Amino acid sequence: MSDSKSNTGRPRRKNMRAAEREKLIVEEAVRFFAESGFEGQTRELAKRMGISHAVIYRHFDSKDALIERVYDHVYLKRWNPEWEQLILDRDRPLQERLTQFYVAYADRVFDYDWVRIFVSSGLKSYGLTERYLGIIRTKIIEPAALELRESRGGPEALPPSDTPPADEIELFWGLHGAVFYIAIRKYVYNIPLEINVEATVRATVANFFEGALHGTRQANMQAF
Amino acid sequence: MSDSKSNTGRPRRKNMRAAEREKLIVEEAVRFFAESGFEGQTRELAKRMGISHAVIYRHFDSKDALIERVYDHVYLKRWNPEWEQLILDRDRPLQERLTQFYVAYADRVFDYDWVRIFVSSGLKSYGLTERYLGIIRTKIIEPAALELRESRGGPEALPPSDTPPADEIELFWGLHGAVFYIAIRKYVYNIPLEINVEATVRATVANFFEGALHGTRQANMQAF
DNA sequence: AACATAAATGACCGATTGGTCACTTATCTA
DNA sequence: TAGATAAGTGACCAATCGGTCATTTATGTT
Repeated sequence: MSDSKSNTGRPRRKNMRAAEREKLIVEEAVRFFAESGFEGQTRELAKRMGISHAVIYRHFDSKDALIERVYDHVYLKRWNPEWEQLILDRDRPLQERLTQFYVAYADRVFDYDWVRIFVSSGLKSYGLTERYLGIIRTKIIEPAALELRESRGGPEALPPSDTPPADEIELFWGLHGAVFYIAIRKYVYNIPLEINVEATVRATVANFFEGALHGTRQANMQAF
Repeated sequence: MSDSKSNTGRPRRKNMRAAEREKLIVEEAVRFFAESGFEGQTRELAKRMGISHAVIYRHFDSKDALIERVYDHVYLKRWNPEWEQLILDRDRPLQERLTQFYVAYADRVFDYDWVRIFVSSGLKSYGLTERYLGIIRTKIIEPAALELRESRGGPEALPPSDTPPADEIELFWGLHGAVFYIAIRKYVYNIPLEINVEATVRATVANFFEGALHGTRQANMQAF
């Protein structure tokens, strides 16, 4: 019933509605370009779907148009706007907020397709990664830097400004890099990670706030 | 005299010795593949050098063979074996050793060609990045984790073993990621970094040891 | 059942690709 | 200076690539 082949055993062609076919193509293209890079041929993509590659050009004007759709599907749909509020929630310590954000972020974004397509498009410099990292900067990094400044308080607190100094911003880019590098090792460099990603993210954030000199095992335990 | 063109103004062809031509090809190929990715055409590479692309195939069996040589030239020659001793030098605090290492490492490795070719080859998974990161792990990360254990000492020090527990290893991968992510932002994502790389590396290592809660500005100042 | 319409096909096009080869040209040597 | 040898060239090849199109086939409608 849910089998796409008829009972003759020979795979019978089945015409799909345009919307459904497009969706299938985009989804397969995501995985395909993640594996092969954007040089991957439309013919091979089509073969994986059991269709002629001309079908792709019926539904998409060009290969670039398909890649554009792949971007949409991979990037934009994974950003959770609630994260922007989370960082600013002063009812909870900043460390707790960042821990929750990075755990959720890793859960959403750390997968084969997303990471590889993101890095690939960075190398091709379509300008898309810049735009995406702009979101990270303005919605997470800069607010977090301001929040740290606020939470520290004390005599050294400077008058609040809209953009924190570059070195404090860099501090949080360092945290971001420490976390994201987990995904890079796994999906770009193909290093087999036997670790628990969530636990590692928690430990990374904890260490960011407390420092290695204070001991890691305790930090791991009391994280969050 | 050092001009490669004759005085007629027309660029006169000049036959080079095989060794010299090979060297020129590899050096140009490094920059070329860093820009275009490994899909870049040999014809365009040749055009940049003002020669026919058949020359490349006189000196290299195939494009893959050339890429292999590019790997050698980019990776292996930049690793400084003295770094392996540096990490183990117990006459100085671990933080100081790691600061010196990462400053030197960034100085050697953070450039356009190296970073882009490293990431590109990671995506293609020729197995080369795995090998290189194996060096990082066994020569830097694991020794550093053991050294931290040693330097902490105290009642919680466990009996020394050859391989530290996974979570302590991950801690130092986090530091490595925080540092290397600077290069990724700059050369893969094309983010214009107006910051001073060395100062940022120092601050990153300092924060790794001391933690953000203890204040960053002081950490910056007293780093090293 | 018959028609209209949309979906899918396979052959085809022109440009590009890695790679080869017969030939030309520069350089070294006697 | 003449011949030998190595370096470089441009035309060529076969496979691959993105993209098109006339034709065939499936599906919804009457």
